[in-house]
Amino acid sequence: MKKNPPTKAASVPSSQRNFFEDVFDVVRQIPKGRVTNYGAIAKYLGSGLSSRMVGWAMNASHGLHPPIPAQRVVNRNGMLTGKNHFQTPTLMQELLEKDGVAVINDKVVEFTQRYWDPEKEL
DNA sequence: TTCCTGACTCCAG
DNA sequence: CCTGGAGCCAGGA
Repeated sequence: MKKNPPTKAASVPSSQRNFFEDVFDVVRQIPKGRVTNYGAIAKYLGSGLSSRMVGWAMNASHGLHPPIPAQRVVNRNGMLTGKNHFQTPTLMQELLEKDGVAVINDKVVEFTQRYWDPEKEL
């Protein structure tokens, strides 16, 4: 297996890139009009991942050319906890509404019906 | 090196 | 029912 090279030339270590790719791949597969939560993705990818790591990966999803629909990932309550990390605080809600998901008071309306479980659907 | 923080979640009071 | 603390993994100071 590869060991970490003496130089940190690579901006992103391969091990982490794999982790990001896994998270992004799941998020990209979230159907339009559906949402999921951090814990579900973490669990789907397997043990060793925690919900916070998913959010951490989302933070790195900005500026990627295949856009990551991070707005479809909310917390377990369906609340848009990450909206403040978007380009603008209102962008997350706007993107969700564009997907056909109603958002009121920073929460996804009918979150239970909108919920998409990668373990179940994928 | 240690300590703190975080786009979370669960359990206890 | 609502609030607070602990667990979780990784990165930054």
